[in-house]
Formats: sequence, C-alpha cells, structure tokens
Amino acid sequence: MALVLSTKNKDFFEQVYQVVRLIPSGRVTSYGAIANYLSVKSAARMVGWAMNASHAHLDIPAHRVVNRIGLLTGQHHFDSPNRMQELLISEGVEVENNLVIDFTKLFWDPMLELNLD
DNA sequence: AGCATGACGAACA
DNA sequence: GTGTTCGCCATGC
Repeated sequence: MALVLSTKNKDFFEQVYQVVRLIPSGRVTSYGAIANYLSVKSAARMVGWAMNASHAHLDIPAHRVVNRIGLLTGQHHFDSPNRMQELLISEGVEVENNLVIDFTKLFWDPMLELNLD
C-alpha cells in the first residue's frame, strides 16, 4: 500500500469511515459536512482523501458522499465511471448528468442526524 | 525545501 | 449567476 498514514490522520480517516457507514441508503452527504461534523471544518479535501483510501474498506458506501452541490465528483474513482451513479440510482436517488436531484432534500447531515435523538 | 495537485468549500469580482 | 482566487492540509515529484 503506497499510502503510509501518520497516526494523526489515520484516526481522522477512521472517524470519516465511521460517519460514512452511518449514511442511510437512499441518502447522501457532502465532504464538507463530514469534515464539519468532525470539527475539522476546513478539511473537506481530507475527507475526499479518506474516501480515496476507503478502497481498503469494503463496507464504505463512498457513493453516498458527494460534494456540496450534489455533484458526483468522485465518480471516476470507482470501478467504472458510471458505477457511482448506478449505485445511487439503485438506492432510489435520482441522478442526472452526475448531479443528485433534490440534493438538499436527500442531504443527510451528520451534525443534525447524529445529534438529534 | 519548494512547487504542483486534489473525491472541497467559501469568498470575491 | 458565473468565473476566479484563496484557504485548507496531506501527498508526490
């Protein structure tokens, strides 16, 4: 594995994975929202990094994580360029032109969802 | 050590 | 409302 992670961001990665695993099927969230939830507000890019490394973790629904406007920016990192969109559609998420329809409606904010009882 | 890049996001112009 | 710039922080060259 080319990625050699320091203890610091290794912990960060694990936290990201934990949150991503909690995303319900048919819902989506953003990199920034996860970063914000982890109190690393300006580390949205690091969340994307974590997802890139999520290849080692088979139970990470990375397709449910898109950018702040609902764009499937990570589609190219899947097996097939269309894989991410297909996975979302199979869960009932409408996707058109790599953009999640009704993104704000399907948006799953860990900050809210995990704090509210 | 410096420079470029990236699954991002917010602030400006 | 669109395009550009900057901040963020880890990685690769």
